[in-house]
Amino acid sequence: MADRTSALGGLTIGAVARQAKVRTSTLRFYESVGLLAAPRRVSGRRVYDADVLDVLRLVHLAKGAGFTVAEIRRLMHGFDRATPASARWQAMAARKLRDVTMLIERARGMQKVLEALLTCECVELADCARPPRPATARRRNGSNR
Amino acid sequence: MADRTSALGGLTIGAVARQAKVRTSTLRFYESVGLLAAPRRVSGRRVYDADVLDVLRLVHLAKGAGFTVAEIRRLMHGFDRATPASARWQAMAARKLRDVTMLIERARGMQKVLEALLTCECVELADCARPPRPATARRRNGSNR
DNA sequence: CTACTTCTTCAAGCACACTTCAAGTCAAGG
DNA sequence: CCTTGACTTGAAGTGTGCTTGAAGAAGTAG
Repeated sequence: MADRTSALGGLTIGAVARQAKVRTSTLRFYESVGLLAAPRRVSGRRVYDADVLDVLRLVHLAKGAGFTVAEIRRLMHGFDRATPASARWQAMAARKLRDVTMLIERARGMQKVLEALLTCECVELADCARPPRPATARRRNGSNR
Repeated sequence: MADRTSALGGLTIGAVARQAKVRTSTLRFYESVGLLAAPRRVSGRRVYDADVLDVLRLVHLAKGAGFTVAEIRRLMHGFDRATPASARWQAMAARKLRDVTMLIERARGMQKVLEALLTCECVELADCARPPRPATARRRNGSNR
């Protein structure tokens, strides 16, 4: 008996926050950056329709896929209205997929460096990093950035 | 005939920056946070010995392995001086390896979401995100944070 | 009515790794 | 002497995604 439609015909910000498992501050922040439309107000307070929860799920999905707030905003309403939603997502998803794949490659590079570190026997720290030893023997290094 | 030892018996900050491929501001920043020892000065200006380049390679290596500046500082001189360098690195490398592995797993989750997005046919954006459709048919979702 | 909770706004803060800026100093070349 | 270019400092700015705080208004329970 907590969050019933609250005799306002909608949900308070607190109710939405509980159901979507975010903080109220997050909801206000999303509104301020255009991820959420400004809901109607009843004596100053936000009153949401239940479908805001769908939007929040969408945002969560997009965040999980690695999109930034700016990108999510573009996904949601930065496009030609005639283009079907799936096409919008797919175009950006393809680009993001490349980014994520590169991220994974970089992380794999880190793993290699770390694994090398785990088996190295340098006594001086600097020994681990010195590559300009032409052809003596061991050498291990990753790169980044 | 650019960066010869500059008649100072050392390298200027500009020379070090060029050779290490970082900006001078980065070198000052590293010094300010304790990654680089303060070099001697000649009329106020920093004059570095060539071995600063080894230290910078080390920093680069550590950054490449995903260590933060604070961690690199600890790696370099936050430890018992008696402990051999390799042991210091290894202890922290083991922890960081776990972090990186988790990062990769999260990124894989993102890939899955993105691949699903690429093959989805939703017309309404919200359709992509709605899981509360009990047992109808398709369903795809990743999670994060 | 009182107390308590929830809500409001707006500014500032956090973490991270630097970069940029302003205002000046200093050495070398012409 | 003057110009040029590299250097000095500390403070503030950048980007990302929120959180926190202050100060006050409005709602709800008893």
